[in-house]
Amino acid sequence: MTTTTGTEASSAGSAAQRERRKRILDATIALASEGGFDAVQMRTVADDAEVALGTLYRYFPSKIHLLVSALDREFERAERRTAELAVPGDTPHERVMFILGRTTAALQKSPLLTEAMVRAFMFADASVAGEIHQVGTRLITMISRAMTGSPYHSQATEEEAAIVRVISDVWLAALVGWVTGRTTAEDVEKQIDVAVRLLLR
Amino acid sequence: MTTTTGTEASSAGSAAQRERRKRILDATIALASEGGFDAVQMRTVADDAEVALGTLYRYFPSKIHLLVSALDREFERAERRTAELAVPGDTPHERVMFILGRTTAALQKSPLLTEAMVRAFMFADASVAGEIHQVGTRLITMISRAMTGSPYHSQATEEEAAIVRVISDVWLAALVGWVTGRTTAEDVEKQIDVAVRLLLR
DNA sequence: ACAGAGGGTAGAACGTGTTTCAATTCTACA
DNA sequence: TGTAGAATTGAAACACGTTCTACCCTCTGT
Repeated sequence: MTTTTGTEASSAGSAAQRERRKRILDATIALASEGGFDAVQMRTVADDAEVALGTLYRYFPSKIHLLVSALDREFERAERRTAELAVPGDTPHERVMFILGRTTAALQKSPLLTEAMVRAFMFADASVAGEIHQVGTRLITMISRAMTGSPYHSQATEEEAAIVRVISDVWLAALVGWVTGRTTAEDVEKQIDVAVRLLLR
Repeated sequence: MTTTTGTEASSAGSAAQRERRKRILDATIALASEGGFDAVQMRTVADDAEVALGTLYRYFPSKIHLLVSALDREFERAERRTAELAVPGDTPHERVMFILGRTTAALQKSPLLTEAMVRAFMFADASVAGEIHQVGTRLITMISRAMTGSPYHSQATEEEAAIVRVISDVWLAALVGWVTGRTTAEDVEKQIDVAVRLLLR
């Protein structure tokens, strides 16, 4: 098993390899943005990224790995953009809603991309555990930061951690509902707001 | 579009058709129980149910429809078995945990069947909205009954309904984690317990 | 210089979900 | 009873994720 994996995936390997990896993820995101999950076809991704199909599979062992990795990269970028900023809002409720609201709005601007990534995330099986955990951790970190209001990793209590997990569950469920057309965009916001209000009181 | 669909799916059509539908779902559940999502292959289901592949697709337009319909039938049966019984427990928390705990335990007895159904449920796209909604409604009803403690549909308040939805989100998320090997069986129980405690206080 | 190894490429091949179609059987109704 | 239309069948074909094969570069250690 020589495949790059996990945390240091994007920094491992030669410059050419990092470049290939980037091209693959770029192509993935472009295709997903235009046509959603179904439009991300492995042959097309390989062509667009100018790598052979076999190479694509060497970097990402399945379509699901590929899309979840793309999701992780997007999250990582969003994280980096806002890591050192303090979250505005006077109460935990306000701050959490600010963060989730902004993230949700961003996702709703590219519905097809979101559909592709969310469906991959939900369909992932045990073999994608590493990537899934990575994304889950980022999500938890993001919400925790918003709750405490500090950009630094202040140690959360057991109870706070539990609350954060519940919020992330609700957020994902709402997102799935929206992606599959069962729920409107405003409903997502409202569902989260209700959950956060119930939990942070 | 003559396909049987939605609520009255199992009662519509001739006796022979109901019989075919039943055979198909039986075969689906048998295969899923033995080998999970991947073992439910459309050709095999058709063979086992003794219908042609085309007929299978007339009844269920995709593998996902098929599995979600199977999930719905299982839920419906569970519902019927317990519809008129009062839920034991002195507090909403106890009652909700009783119901979810028992259901979770039942699902954990057939891990592969559960894996197949849960993954189909989470992967479903907009075309499965009807079946998904059906299952979601059953789930909500079940939890509501447990919360109020009455077998009858006492009108829930806005707030109660919101709580129920959050609980069902958490339950599904925990189930997904378990199905994909990210979480142990006890964790599922614990996660739900924490969420219910946070919400019902 | 050279052999070997590892990654890359092109393309065929395989498995399974889905579609299609001609032929047959069933069902409802005049 | 006869017949039109719907449902079912069997089998082939298609699409796309995934795997496999044969070959080519480019390094690296001797």
